[in-house]
Amino acid sequence: MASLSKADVDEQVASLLREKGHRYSNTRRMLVRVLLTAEKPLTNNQIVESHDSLAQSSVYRNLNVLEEVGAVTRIVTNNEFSRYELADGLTEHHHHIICTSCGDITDFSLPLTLEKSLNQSLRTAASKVRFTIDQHRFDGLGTCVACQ
Amino acid sequence: MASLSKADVDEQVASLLREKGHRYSNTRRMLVRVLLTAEKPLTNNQIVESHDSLAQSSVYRNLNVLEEVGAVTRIVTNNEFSRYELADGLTEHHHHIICTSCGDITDFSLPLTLEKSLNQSLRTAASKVRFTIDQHRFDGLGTCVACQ
DNA sequence: CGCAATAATGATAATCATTCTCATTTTTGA
DNA sequence: TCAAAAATGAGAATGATTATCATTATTGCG
Repeated sequence: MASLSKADVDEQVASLLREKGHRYSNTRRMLVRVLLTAEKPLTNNQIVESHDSLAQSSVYRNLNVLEEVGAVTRIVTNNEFSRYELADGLTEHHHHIICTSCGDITDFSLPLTLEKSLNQSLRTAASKVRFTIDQHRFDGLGTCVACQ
Repeated sequence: MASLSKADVDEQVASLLREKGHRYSNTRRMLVRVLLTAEKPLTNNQIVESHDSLAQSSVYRNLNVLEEVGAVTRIVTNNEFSRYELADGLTEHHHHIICTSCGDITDFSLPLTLEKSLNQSLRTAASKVRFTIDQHRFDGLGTCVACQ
């Protein structure tokens, strides 16, 4: 789901962090690399296990920091584990098909015209109830091959 | 968000429960009544506090049962509280605008044509990765008036 | 009717993903 | 080179949700 090079992503993330007084530490670089390489959103544990120099508490803490500055998006489905992916702007805008049984997630995209209509409808509805919209999500919920 | 009468909903829920060997107990009737009356998805605590004869553990347990039989949908946003609403089929299909700050949720609907296009795109994508789709969700994420 | 058998209840204990704490280490900028 | 500020990591704490289990309600059958 990468649309920018590793270098571009690094630069963007570094700038997002610096704007809020954070540093782009080695741990954070590692998280970004893992998420950039992954072809689907990962749980904290999946990330921790991908490198043996990552402490669980640091991964949680840093994913939160990265989420705060807008570099990472957290996906919550059921009440098991959260999953994390690089935020819109660092990857191509996309949507998810989620297995409600095992939590596995696959990415997909909508035609641009559909995406635009959706945005328009959403913004109209939001203004009526005086919400400010930051992002949207469109998820298909179902069962993956392994679980059915 | 009601599209059926209380009596119709009761009948549907009773049948959904019976199909799986569950009873439509007083507690469950009460939950359905509260959700049917509510104009937005409610947290467990909001439901518990709405009647003083509802035990917290029973509400959690029964919302799970109602979710299993397809009468109630659980909405998870951040990692605070889950919220619950009557499932599609018992209410009109709709979507949510969610405040990422306080968790408050407002309902809205999409034009039918858009809804159909969405479904079609989703199903096409799902079949490629061999997922079976049960439902979809389209949520706007942002900030409500109170929180901005 | 009684009367098992099965399900539901509710108070409380247990679970477990996530967050917090804090002493130590690293980085920054003057 | 040196404080000040930030990050780290191991372990403790938190808190929404789930599990336990003795008690109570409901069902269906003879």
